[in-house]
Amino acid sequence: MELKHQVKSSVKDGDLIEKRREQIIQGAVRLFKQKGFHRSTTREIAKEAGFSIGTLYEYIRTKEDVLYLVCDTIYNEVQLRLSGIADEEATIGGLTRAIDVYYRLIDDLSDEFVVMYQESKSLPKNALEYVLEKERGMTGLFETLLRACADAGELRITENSIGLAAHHIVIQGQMWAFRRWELKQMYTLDGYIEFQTDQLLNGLVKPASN
Amino acid sequence: MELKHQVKSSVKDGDLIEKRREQIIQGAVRLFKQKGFHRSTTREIAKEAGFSIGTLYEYIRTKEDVLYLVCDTIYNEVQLRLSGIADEEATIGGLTRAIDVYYRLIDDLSDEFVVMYQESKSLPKNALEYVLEKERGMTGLFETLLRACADAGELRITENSIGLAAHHIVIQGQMWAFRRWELKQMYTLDGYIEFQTDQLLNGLVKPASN
Amino acid sequence: MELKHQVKSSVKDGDLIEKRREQIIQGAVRLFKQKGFHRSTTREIAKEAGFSIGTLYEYIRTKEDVLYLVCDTIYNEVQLRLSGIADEEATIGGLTRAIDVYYRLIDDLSDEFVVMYQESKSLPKNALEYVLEKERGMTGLFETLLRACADAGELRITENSIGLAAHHIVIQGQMWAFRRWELKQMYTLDGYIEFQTDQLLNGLVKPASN
Amino acid sequence: MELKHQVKSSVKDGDLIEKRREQIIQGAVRLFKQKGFHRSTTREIAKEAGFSIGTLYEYIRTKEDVLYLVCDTIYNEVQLRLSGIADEEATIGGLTRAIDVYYRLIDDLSDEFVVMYQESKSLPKNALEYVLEKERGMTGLFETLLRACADAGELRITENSIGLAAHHIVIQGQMWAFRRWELKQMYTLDGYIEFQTDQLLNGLVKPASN
DNA sequence: TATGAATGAGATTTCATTCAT
DNA sequence: TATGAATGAAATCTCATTCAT
Repeated sequence: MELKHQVKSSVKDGDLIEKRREQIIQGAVRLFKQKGFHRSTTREIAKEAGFSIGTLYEYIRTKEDVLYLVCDTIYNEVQLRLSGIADEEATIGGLTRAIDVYYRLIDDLSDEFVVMYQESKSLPKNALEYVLEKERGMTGLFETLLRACADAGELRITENSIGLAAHHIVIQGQMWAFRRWELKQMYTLDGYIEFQTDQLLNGLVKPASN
Repeated sequence: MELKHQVKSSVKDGDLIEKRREQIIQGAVRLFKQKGFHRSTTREIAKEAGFSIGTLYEYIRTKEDVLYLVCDTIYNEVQLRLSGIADEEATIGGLTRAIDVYYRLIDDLSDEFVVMYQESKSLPKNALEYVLEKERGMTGLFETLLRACADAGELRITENSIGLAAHHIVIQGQMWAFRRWELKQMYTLDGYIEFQTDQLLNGLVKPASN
Repeated sequence: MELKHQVKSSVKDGDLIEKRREQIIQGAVRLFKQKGFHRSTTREIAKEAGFSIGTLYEYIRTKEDVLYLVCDTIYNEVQLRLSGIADEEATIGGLTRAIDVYYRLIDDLSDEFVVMYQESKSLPKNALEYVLEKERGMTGLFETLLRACADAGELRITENSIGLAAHHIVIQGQMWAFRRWELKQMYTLDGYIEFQTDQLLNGLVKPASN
Repeated sequence: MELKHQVKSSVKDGDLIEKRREQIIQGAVRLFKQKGFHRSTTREIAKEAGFSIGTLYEYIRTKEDVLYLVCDTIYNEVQLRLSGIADEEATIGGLTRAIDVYYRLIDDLSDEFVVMYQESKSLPKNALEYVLEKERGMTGLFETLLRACADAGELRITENSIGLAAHHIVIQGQMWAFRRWELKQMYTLDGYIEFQTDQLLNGLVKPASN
């Protein structure tokens, strides 16, 4: 199910695979950030990872596998960190906490996110599908939470707007990843989270307070 | 000043240059949308434009020039269409009309915008700088208008928030370009414009209506 | 139907393709004779053909295509030269002439034959099938002629033996190609042809003369 | 003198060397039959032999050594089985028995023979020389026997034809190895041996019976 | 002895760019 | 101006061989 398991390695030692792939991913992200996927050569990836081109190819089959691994890492981390969100209580407070967790996650992995969004078009169809699926999943998490809040009477929001609001949250997260440097001149992460949360709740809660 | 004039051509006839470059740009956008800049070869670009590889190189110097031209087209159009915005009156109505013009522009050129945003990283430094500069200019247009509205007492918005609000407008435009297909399941362009405008004014005008 | 037409070229000028492929084939045969297909690099093939590696790849898609071309050349020549055989009269004289044509053909193209037989295993399945098919066709030509002679009462040979006799002719041709250098110490081409023809007819005609 | 002794091993235990090399040869022949020498990797050879790549290299120095070993096996077996031929009596009966032994040997080791003949070109010069030498030796065995028969008045054959006749025997053996599958549709091994023997004696003995 | 991870030279192939026609 | 064949630097990927464990 995970992309990682579709990337075949000719090395047998599972722990070593884990370790080397970690090196590959870190090196690749560093490189891709700087030059993008296409401008980075496999030799550079290997060097950045700290070993030879031959060794690189013991742990991947093709250059695209490196993108798989990068994407996979991100989603594993996302999965891990957001797993708590689904269990949040259906209150304004729960929603606020969920948004907070999500934006901090983006901030921590912003390099990886940028790389993934910029390069995912280079993935072969099935892998691209997987990435989009994962992203729909992320949006879905927030939709579920918003709907729960609506059902609990915490938010007045039409079913129609739920999708858009969830989208909005996700997009504003991307915005932070992509435009961090500009935004940081205006806002701290905390400030940005607060602003976005207010913005969202203003739009959604206000009508409820009528 | 325009990028176009930095792209040297060995052909003398200005009208012909204009015509051929139009063909190049249209072909390239069609191609880049589908396969991205790096996956598209100059041969394919030439074919898509309707002439030979030799002819292509009569009108550009390097493959990157094609990206320049694409970006340049967008900004020429943006310039043209948004030129009226700067002269809009400093009222809520003026701001609303400006946003409307901007979002419709994005909708018309969404393919070009997507290509530009996805591939601009592939531009060499100075060209990237130019693109970013242009974009800052776009944001600047809205900042100016917002500030004028604030000065005119139409909006209660702190100087600090002006930048972010302008950013917000621009980003939501990008969102429409990038996620058109999903968003169109929920909103018409008109609906989206209305929603985003409300969203923005809710955040900004409301305090003013206190 | 011909393999040649399955080898795609990005060059449009048909005559040029013909000319360049002729160069490729000649260079390749020279090289393969000496080092075999696998030991020869595409760079060497290009150099031997008299142009750059890039140009080589304008006329073929893959290294295997070179083998296709070599095999195709041989069979075109075989086709051309043996086309007369099918029309030979069903007499001992006709059979003798056919064998003569065939063995002289082998002698002329012996380098190419050796290369083809040694390397055909390296062809992908469908191309290998094509080569085998062509070879069965060659055997078939002699079978047809032998059967015609038998029907005409010129030879006393059972249907069962026809296949083997045809095989025998073909194999002895291969023997001349593969072991020319040793055999030439004992026989001239003329002598060899005479010997093999006698050998065959001794086995087949003798009973008829009973 | 044997090739085997030129293949250096870093393992000391002679029996183990013997055993491992047996595994290597069997695995290699199986593999080479299917994919040829060049298409087979040392990793695959090791796997097919039943141990690791590291272990493989304890028993050989280079990949070509594997071919040496295969060729060597064949010639050891040939040596063993044909040792009796040299002592055969100089009669038609003795010659017939020798041919019988030889063709059955080919049938038993036909995979190995095919591999050897197909791949021997890949051997380095000195090893190729060795293989050719061995083969000349095989032809020589039959030459000796044929000459003895001629001297004993059993065959009327010119000195000149002896070489060719011996060649003929050897080649027809190769033919059985290479074209077994087609030939088996027409002949059993016994039938083929009988046919070839008759063919040969028809050509050689008949004149004597004039 | 046995293992298999690491290595890097070298192979195939692509493609932006040039230039003669 | 338009064409497209030619070029070769550079990219991806393979695999025989080594060596530490």
